[in-house]
Amino acid sequence: MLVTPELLNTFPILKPLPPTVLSHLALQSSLRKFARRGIVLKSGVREESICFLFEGRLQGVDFTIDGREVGLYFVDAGDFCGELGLFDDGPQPEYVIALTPVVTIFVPLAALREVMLKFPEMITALGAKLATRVRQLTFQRSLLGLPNIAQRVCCQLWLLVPADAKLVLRHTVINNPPTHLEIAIMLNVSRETVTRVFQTLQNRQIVKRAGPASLLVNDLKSLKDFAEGTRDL
Amino acid sequence: MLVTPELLNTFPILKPLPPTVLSHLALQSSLRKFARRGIVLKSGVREESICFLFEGRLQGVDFTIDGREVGLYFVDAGDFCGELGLFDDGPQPEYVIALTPVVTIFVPLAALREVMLKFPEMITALGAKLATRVRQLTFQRSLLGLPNIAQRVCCQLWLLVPADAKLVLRHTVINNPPTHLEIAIMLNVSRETVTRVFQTLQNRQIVKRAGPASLLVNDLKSLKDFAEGTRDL
DNA sequence: GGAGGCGCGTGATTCCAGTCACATGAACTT
DNA sequence: AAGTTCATGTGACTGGAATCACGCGCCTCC
Repeated sequence: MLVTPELLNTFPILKPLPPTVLSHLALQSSLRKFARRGIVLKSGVREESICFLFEGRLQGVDFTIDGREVGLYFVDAGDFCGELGLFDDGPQPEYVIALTPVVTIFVPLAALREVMLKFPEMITALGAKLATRVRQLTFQRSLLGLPNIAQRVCCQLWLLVPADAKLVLRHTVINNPPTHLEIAIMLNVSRETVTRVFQTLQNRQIVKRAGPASLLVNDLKSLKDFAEGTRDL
Repeated sequence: MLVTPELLNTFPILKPLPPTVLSHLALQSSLRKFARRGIVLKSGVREESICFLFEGRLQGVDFTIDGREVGLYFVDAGDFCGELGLFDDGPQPEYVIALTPVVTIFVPLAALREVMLKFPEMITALGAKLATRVRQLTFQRSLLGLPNIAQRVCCQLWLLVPADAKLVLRHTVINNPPTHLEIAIMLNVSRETVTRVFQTLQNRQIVKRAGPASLLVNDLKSLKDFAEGTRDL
């Protein structure tokens, strides 16, 4: 499907590029849609494209030796994934799966590598992105150290809260929230455990379901306290 | 203390650099020794140097919100750490601690950034290093998904086995093995649990202590089987 | 050479999250 | 409209790791 330069221009990382370069990239890119549960990037193979997420939510997942699913990170609209191949020639280390129906743009690695050579600011930006990924993985790992499991779930929920709402601490809404199972694999807990924590949060009016595609957070302050361990669930 | 260009040249990542550049870097670098438990890099602050490890073993550690220690990765001699600051202007996300007495070389970030600008192959190499870090963190995360805890410990032990020994599968030795506690925080288990797994491995003659600074692995094949879940401890 | 700290070893106890089993309802497919 | 799948909700049970408590031996440092 057709990819316009304007579409590429909506992604922060590509914005600094001049229109001619964007057009050039757009010509080589393809727009791909995936249904929920669709496999966007495959683990173990050498992916030859970076995946920009235009709409929806993705999850990076890995599997243990004995086949259990492990959640690594979420990807929100405007972000991208699969950039590891730009930096070395190893295979994609994890699967990337669509949590919702998604609209993505696949840009060939080779094309982006060319652009990197001509625009050093792109190298900087992509390097920074990789650094962010390391920080994110590190933080997610530290969550698993929490002995209090309700706290773990609240931390993960807190991460899903939009940045602007975190400042104001008023009620907000999380769109396309991951399912309990998808949260569970991020935190190394069972699906039932996540359900029970949500049950408690709902009973206390801290969160509230608003249809399948959105979750109301009524009491952000309490959620934050639980996440930080200031108060116990 | 004095750092010679020859010393820097022993590190694979710096080897491609011409002697004049190495000399220039050496002048700005400093050799620092740390005792066991010494804090090599501090979390939360902007470190202004990369740390090359000449001798000993380091561990990257983070802390949970409630203060529990979490192990992230090990660093062996010849490798380096603290390179995140080359790619963005954020602070060091984790502590790096000396597991043994160590000899390190601190090279200022600014100096390395200059070198990066002049030698694109350094950018490539450092990017590849960051990519490797991501893969490593991902793999370590997948270990935590293993429901069988003995298997987790065996996997971690397997990671510590020198690469050459993994091919031959004969007995080998792990130098400066981490303590049980240091392994425990890598795997999200208690120190006692690690001790009990080691106890079993020793009873079955699979591993054997050889002084405080080395661990014999008699039966690499069995260790591998346990790590892969082919056989149960 | 005594003292303290630390790494390791080990049993007893506890308790909490995983697992299992099943129910319910919504969103699809056919 | 029936059937299927999936997300969620919930109770009962249990297993296994955390925790606690303590002992032992080996350092290092006064």
